[in-house]
Amino acid sequence: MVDLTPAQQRILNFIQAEIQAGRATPSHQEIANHFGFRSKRAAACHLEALRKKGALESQPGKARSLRVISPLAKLRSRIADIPLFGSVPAGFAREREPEAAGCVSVDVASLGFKPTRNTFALRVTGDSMIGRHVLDGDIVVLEHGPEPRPGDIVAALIDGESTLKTFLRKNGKPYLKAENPQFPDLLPAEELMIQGVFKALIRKAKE
Amino acid sequence: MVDLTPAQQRILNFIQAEIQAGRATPSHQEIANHFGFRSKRAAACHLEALRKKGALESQPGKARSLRVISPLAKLRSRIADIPLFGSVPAGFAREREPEAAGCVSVDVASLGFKPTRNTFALRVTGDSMIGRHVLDGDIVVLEHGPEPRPGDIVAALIDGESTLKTFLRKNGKPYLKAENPQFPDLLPAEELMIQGVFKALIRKAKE
DNA sequence: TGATATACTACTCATTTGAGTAGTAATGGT
DNA sequence: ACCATTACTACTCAAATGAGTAGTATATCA
Repeated sequence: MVDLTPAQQRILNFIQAEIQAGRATPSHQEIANHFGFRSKRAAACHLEALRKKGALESQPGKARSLRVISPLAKLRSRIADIPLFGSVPAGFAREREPEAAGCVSVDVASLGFKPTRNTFALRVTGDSMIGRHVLDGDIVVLEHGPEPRPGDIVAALIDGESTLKTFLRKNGKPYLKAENPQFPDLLPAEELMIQGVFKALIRKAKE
Repeated sequence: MVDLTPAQQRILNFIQAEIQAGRATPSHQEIANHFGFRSKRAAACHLEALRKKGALESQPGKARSLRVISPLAKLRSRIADIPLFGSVPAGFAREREPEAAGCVSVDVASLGFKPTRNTFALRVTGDSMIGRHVLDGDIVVLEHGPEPRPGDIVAALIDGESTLKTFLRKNGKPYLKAENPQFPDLLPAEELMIQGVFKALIRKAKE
């Protein structure tokens, strides 16, 4: 692919920035205004060039149908928005989206599964799950609903607080193995509310 | 917020799907066509209702300027696209985007830093970094360029292959601590090419 | 029983918008 | 010297588009 001229690069950046900011794709007129062109033809010319160089795509005759073509964009998969809760209150499953404290957006391919309405995220506090390589500050993505299999990491509600535990079976009876010294090693799973099964994890490097 | 009627929900879903699929925001006419309405006014009416209920936003007079308002969308931060390499060839830094094998898209807030052109991702193979809680199959996000600090996890090029190592200093001299039995424990850092410093990690649960 | 919201059809209308014609000027390659 | 490309101005034009008027029908609620 041919290199873009500085002017073309600026216009491409502008379009990309507008889309990223959640605004509508700019029209010819808006591009002209932004760069101080007196004629919107100038913008159209640059768009033509960008299209010819393969950096842009648009459906002819359709307003604001510009699409930035980047080598990465071709590889990008669908992005899922997962609500991040500070602490999950007792009656979780009923409401759809109880006040989310944040939003975790990750593409479905990296996540490894397609999130549903029952997918949520929690920020891990404490190193109680370090034995399963889950660290303090990690964001864990959990799925509410499915029956956990033995060995799965689950989030359980204990004393009004979400805690990560390992789900196990002993003589067919489900147990939760706490890796936190504050709790006994094995807790009967029936008495506790399992909020979700571990599906994915995001970690940022400590500063 | 008032609940949406089934018809309104269908239209909202359609708009969201079109945007997610990378196509342009649908016009009134396109919505009408899709649902078989004879008049585009019907579509406009539904959009009005959705706007009134706070589920949509648009700039008046602007073509295709619809924006879906969801509680999560408000919390969503900018999404970064990071190239995922299968294996990083020797001359990395020179080209901008050498054939990426995939694309990792994560929001900047969850990532903990704003990626640059020097940010890339690798899929971890083997459990050699299990001591630092990095597992086989994890995706690590690295930043090329900055001088690593002692204790940082870095990706180094050894025998034409990227390997994760711990960066250390001994008497002021930089060393790489291999956690892989195939390599000696300490390797002089100067002789190896450090490709990037660990910044973030994404893990999917094993099936 | 009347008000209100929903869910449409069939129109009109002013703007927005992409696309195009014609022309100017500068730059760089051959 | 000639051509292609870039980078614009100043227009025109038709199609796309949002917004609106008028009207019909069917629910739901008080």
